[in-house]
This record gives sequence, structure tokens and C-alpha cells, in this order.
Amino acid sequence: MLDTKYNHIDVEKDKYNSWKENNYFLAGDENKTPFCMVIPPPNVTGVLHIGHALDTALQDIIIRYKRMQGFDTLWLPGMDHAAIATEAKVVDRLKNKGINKYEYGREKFLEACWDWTNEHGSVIREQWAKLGLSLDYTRERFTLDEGLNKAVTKVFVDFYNKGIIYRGEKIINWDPEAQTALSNEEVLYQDDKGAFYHIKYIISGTNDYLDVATTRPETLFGDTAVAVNPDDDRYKHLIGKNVILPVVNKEIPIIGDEHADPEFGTGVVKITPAHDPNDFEVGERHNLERIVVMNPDATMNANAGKYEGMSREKCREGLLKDLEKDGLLLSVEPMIHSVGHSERTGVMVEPYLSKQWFVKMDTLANRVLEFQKDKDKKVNFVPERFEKHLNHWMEIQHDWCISRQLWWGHRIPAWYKGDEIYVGMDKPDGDGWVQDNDVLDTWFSSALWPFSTLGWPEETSDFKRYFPNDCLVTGFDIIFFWVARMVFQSEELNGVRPFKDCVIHGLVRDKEGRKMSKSLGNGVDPMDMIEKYGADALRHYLTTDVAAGTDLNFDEDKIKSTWNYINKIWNASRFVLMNIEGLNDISFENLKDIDKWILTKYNKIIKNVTKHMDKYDFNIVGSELYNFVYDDFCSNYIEMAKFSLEDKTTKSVLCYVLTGILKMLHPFMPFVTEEIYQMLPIKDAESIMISKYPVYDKTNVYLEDEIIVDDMIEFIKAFRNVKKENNIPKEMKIRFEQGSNDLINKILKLDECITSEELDINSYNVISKNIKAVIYYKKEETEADKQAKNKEIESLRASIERRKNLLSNENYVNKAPKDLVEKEKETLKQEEEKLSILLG
RNA sequence: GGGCGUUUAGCUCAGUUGGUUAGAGCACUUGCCUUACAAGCAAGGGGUCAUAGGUUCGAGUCCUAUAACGCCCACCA
Repeated sequence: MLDTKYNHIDVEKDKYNSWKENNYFLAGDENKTPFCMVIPPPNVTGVLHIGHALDTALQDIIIRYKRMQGFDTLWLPGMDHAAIATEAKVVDRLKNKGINKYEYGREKFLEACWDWTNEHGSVIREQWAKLGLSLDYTRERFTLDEGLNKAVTKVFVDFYNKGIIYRGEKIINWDPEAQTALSNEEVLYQDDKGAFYHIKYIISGTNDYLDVATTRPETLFGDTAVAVNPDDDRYKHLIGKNVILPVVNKEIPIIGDEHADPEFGTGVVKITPAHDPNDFEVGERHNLERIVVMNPDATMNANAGKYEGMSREKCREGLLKDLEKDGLLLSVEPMIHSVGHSERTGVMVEPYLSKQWFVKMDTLANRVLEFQKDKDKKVNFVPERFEKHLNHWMEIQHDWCISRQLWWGHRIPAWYKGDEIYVGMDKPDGDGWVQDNDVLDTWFSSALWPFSTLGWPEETSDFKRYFPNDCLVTGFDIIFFWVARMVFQSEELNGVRPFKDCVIHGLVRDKEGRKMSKSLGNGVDPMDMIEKYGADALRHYLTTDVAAGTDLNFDEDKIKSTWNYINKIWNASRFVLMNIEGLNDISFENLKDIDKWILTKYNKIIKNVTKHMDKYDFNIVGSELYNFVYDDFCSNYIEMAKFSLEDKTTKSVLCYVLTGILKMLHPFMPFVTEEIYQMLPIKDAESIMISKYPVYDKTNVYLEDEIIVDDMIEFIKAFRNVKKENNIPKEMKIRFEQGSNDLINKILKLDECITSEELDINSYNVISKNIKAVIYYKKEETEADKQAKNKEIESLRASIERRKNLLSNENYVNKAPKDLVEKEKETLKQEEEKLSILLG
């Protein structure tokens, strides 16, 4: 027998391993229709956070639902090597041991990375188990494993041969801390305090000057021109002349270029082609020299003259002083401007001229935009609005910088000998070839994840069976990083979308709505929550609290109340199990009104739940089931069934409906539902997770009987209300004028009422649709009672008035659905009757 | 500058194709240890659905404008 209290620790112990050992997580039943999802591979940098718990719980709900519906479900696990993130962690770890990465050497460093990966990988696997995720571990992959490495290399080589991947010298985002290039997505912009520094650039051979405004004076050493707009009347006569670059004292030309906006600043722009992407383009148009003035660590190089070796900040300070001394600093105008920072290290990103590898985006992106117009080819976003995010990103079409100056990752399959480049799967023949030192952006490999994990580029049976995937679940914050790239890669390499549906969820924030972060210390460890309330409560809370796609403000009190909900389910099950011992088959003979009533409600719930599960509307499913469990099943059916517990039909219905409830709840709360399922006397499977999901059965829908019991419930509620609101004493008598009912007597314990005529001093009417009764009791009507009665009469009159108006409105009667109008008429009739009784 | 989201009870949030009196949890009031559950049960209080217009017989829901807050993208010499 079950304990009186739900104990999540006991319930969740050992179940996961038994599921796993029984191979319930395994895919591959060829008799079934395949359904496949791949997990967004977590970084091996650390442990899972609450966002992972949400993300994976959603996926487990989908996969368990589909599995119970009879699909051959594959949910493929794996992890991401997370190039820059992991490398930073390992560098730190070595640093703590007094080891420098470069002195340590590439090979040994990579070994340290693998150690890290193995340690954290097993922690993550333990956490997946705690969460109850039904992942097929026989197919687990790692973005840096042999097969995926091969896939990545093949894509690189093929793309190079097709001209989609190229090597070029361009301005890229440089992280001076990690000392690597970054993609645009890895740069976060934030508003910083800065200033517009107005500097005097003397026009050669005159005493005149141009007022050049800049936010980055220290890049002055790389200036190779000054630009004005060719249509700017103030300056256009100067085009072709030279100015003297301050401090450096060399002549640079004044050029005319559209880039100079006459409306902005002074209308004069210094051009630094090696340190600004716009200037780079201007430089290309005018064939200007590119002078790099910084080292990779963002200290100034020899081109900065006496400032060589200083940090960019120190250089700026010194330079401004010198300019001021020479009278060349005209003014300093404070301003707020947004400055790019590295997503990973947080330092200010330096636009930096450098030779890198790029993916050419235009063709790839345009194909995605085309596919999204075709309903059979597009990725269906849930909620739909996120499709706009994808399309928008595709329209921007910045080429993707994919090389990273790191060691941990897929090494670029390019070899150099003098000016020669060779790109191929293996090292070229002959001596003197040196492989590119760099590795690829970690997202380059995860972009292939939906198919590389299934064996691609080999035509494996898994690939043929499970690709394209059916669904992918992830947060909106990585649509650009990951979803977008999977989509264009798959459409280029396979000619199809990588997955049919893409379910997007929001961020888990703290209670105040702030982003969780290390610096605020407001993060929540999902493992702590599991310890305190169980994975079932955590999963149900995270996946049903807010509407799809919106952020969730984490509130521990709500998990607590979810625990209470589970305790309710536990106790309802306890009651059912206590009363159905020995039941060995389900019999629906001689169904009573209440049996028909609950079966009808139950089937309606199945229909609704299935519909919303299919639309990934889990919060709606959650509240539908919650209301069904509390109101229909516990408060009403169980309470009414208590008077016919010897009846086999009652036992059958209790068992049948409870089983269905457990099954529909199972995807959300796998552990407790399994625990209870195992105790049922009648089961259709050895585990609930491989049992059959409930199906709507119209032969068990009885609309007439539903109305009868609904009416009884309404009456019972009204009776209790009247009794309480009017302070009616226990000594009373009740006389039914219509719809007298044994069950009502029992539930309201009316048989216990004293029936002496002496009580006949005061009376009160209780009516519902078809049940009418009068309560007689011995108590003088007080002033408060009278007032309450008057208040009720007033509100009834108002309601009748409103309804009469509505029904006399021809437009309403003609246009509104007929059954609705009928209902209104019915309600009006009742209200009028009630009023006349009240008025005596 | 462009786009998106949010605004509903004291707090956190639901609200499906427009349709009776707008829901839940927590908090609050009152009464109950009614042998499934006191971490519970029963009954109740609390909302001019951000504002202003419009469409409609009917608007929390659709349209237009405005405001506040949040997010994304672009630009920022």
C-alpha cells in the first residue's frame, strides 16, 4: 500500500536505470513509424543549468508522448566540444598548475582537453539521468569524435572546392584576450561611455585644417586617408589635397567617398582600413594602404612609434595628452556609443585586419529564404513568430568567419607550402607542407549535428530512417548561432530541411526577471531542485508554467505547489488502489450516471490533451489535466463513487480513468506515474513508458448524463453556499420539490438532518437547473440575512435585465450560434424562476 | 533607425477559431482533523483585462494610434 505522503526521493530512486536496462530508450523498431529528435548538445564546459532542464524536459515530454503513441522514437544524445569555451577552462586549469599553454604544446594540451571532456561528460550524463531523459545512449555522439570529425572535414573540403569556403584578408572581430577571431554572433554590443575626440588635421601647405571627429584616436597611426562626402559643399574642393597626420607627421590624401555622411559629426572621417570594417571598404575602393597598429593582444605595435607596447587604453591617454600639448586636440565631446564585447571573455572586441577562413553566405541564405516559402520544405517554427528571426538573419548575409586561433577543435584541413594552398581530407604528398594551425568555429560542427550524428556522409540505415529529424527544441537565444546554420547546411548538403518542426522556448530568469548569471549569483541548480522536490515536480513546473516561447521567471514556491499537486495525484491513486484490490478486468456493465459522466469528461480531456500535445502547447495540457484531476476526478467522481465502492463497475471506472490520467501525465512526470502504474492490478504493458497513450473513445461519451451530474454538482455547491452564507444551523429540514436524489442526500448528509416541523420558522430555496429544494430551519431572519437576500435579488434582476436585452436584440438572435441563444433562453427562464421564489 | 514581445486579481502567470458571470497557483477571509490527501477539504473576497479610438449583435481576444517595460537586428567615423 502507498504511504500517505508522496516521497519523491523514494519514487525516483532506481527507476531510470531499470528503464535503461530494459532498453526502453532504444530506437530501431522497424515496424513502427520513426520519430527523431537530436538533443542540442550541451557544452562539455560544465554542468547543466536550469535552462538545460527546461530544454531537455520539453524534449523528453515530446519523445515519451510519441513513444506511447506507437512511434519508433529516437532521441539522440551528445555533447559539444565547445571550442573556445572549453579551451578557456582548460587554459585556466593549467594556469592554476603553473602551466602555460604554449610551453605545454599542442599535443599535451589536447590531452588535457580530452581529460576535461571525459570528466564533465560523465557528470552531464548523471544529470540527464536525474532528469529522467529517455535518451538512446547507444547512439550518443560527440562533436569532436572520429565520425563527426570526418563529416566536418568533408564539408570543408567540398565547400572549398565549390567556392563556398574561401580564405581572405578581412576585418574580423578579434578577441584580444582569447586571441582568436570571432563571428558576428559571438560579439555582444553594449552601450559604453565614450567620447568624440575632435582632432586637427592640418591641410598641407596651408594654415587651414580639417576637424576630424573619432571615438578611437589610438587608431590614428593606421590612418591612410581622410574622407569627405563628394557632394559636401564645405569640403569637396579639398578632395585630392593632402592633410598632415598628427603626431606621425606624414601626408595622407583627402578623398571623396559616400561613406562620409555630411550630417554626422563634422562630416570628415579618418580612414583606418586595418581597424574598421567600413574604412576597410573605403580603402578597397580607393586602393589605400592597410596599416595594422596593434598586436594580437591589443597592445600597440611598432607603427605606433613611441607608444609601442602600450595597451590601447594607455596609448589613447598618452596620445591625447600629446595632441593637446601640440594644440591639435580641438575638443572632447562625451557620448554613449555601443561597443562590441566578446561573448566569451567579455573584453572589448578589436576590429582587426587578419587572414581568416570564411563561409560565403549569399547562395546558402537565399536558398533558405526560398525553402521557407514552401510549406513542404520549410522549417515550421513554434511559436510561428520565430520564423521571422531566421529569415531576418538570412537576409543579412554576412560571410561567416569560421577559423579560430585555438587548438581545441576541428583542425582546418588546409596545408601551405610557400604560396601554394592544398585543401583535402588528408595531408598532401610531398615534403614541406605545413597544416593550418587554426581550428573551426564550434558551431561549424554543430551545424551538421542533425545528420552527422546519424552517420552522414555515409548513407547509413539510421541516416536514411531518421533524417530529416521530426522536431528540434531549443531556446530563442541560439536561433542565429545554431538553428540558422543547421538549416542552411542541411539544405545545401542534403537538399532538405534538417527538421520539420522547431520548437522555441524562452529563457529561465530569476524571480525578479533578471537573467541568471554568475556575477549576480542568482543561478538555480536544477539538481538542488530535484533533491528538494523531485524531477517530476521540476519538469512539470518548468514546462507548463508559461506560454510557449516566453521567458519564465523562476519561482521556487511554484515547484512547491507542483509537489502538492503530485501529492494529490498520489493520494487519489492511493484511494483508488485501496478500493480496487482484486479487480482483474474492466467491466462497464450497468454504468451509473456518475460513471457515464466521468467517462464523458475523461474522453473530452483525451481529445483536448492530444490536440494540444500535437501543437506543443504544454501549458494548456498542464492546466487541462490539472483541472480534470482536481475537480472532475477527485472532488467530484471520487467523492460520489464513495457510495458505491462495492460495485465492480465503479471499481472499473476508477481504475480505468486513473490509468488514463497517469498515462497522460507520464511525459511530464515520468517517475511518479511509473511508480503508481506498477501497482495497478490491470496493466497493458510492463512499464507505463511503453504503454499505449489514451485514445478518444466516442462510445464512452454520454452527453445527456453529463448534464444530469453537472446539475447535481451545481446543486451541491449552491446548497453548501446557501448554508454557509446564511449561517443555517445543523438542525434543519430539507424538502425536495423536484429532482430528489439519493446521492445528493448522501453527499450532503441530509439524512442526518432533524425533520421536526418546529423548525419551520424560516426557509431558504436552493435550486439548480432541474433540482429544487427548500431548507427549513429554526432561526429568526437577521438584518444581515435580509440584506444578503436583497443583494441577491438585486443582482438577479440586473442579470435578467441584461439577458432580456440581449435576447430582444434581433441581430444577436439571428447571428449568434443557435445553441448559444438556446442556452441564454434557458438561463433566463431559470433566473426568473429563482427570482419569483426569492420574492416568495 | 527597423523588427519582435509584454502590459489581465496583492504577487507570478494562463486565457484555444471573437460568444453566458475573465481563470489558476501563492497570498487573504470563514468553517471543517468529513477513515485518499490538514503539504488537505468546503465556501468566499479580490479584476473599469495599459490608454484612446474603430470593426462587430457581441472584443481580454480583431484593426489603428499612443504609453511604459523588455528583447533582437542594423548604425554609431
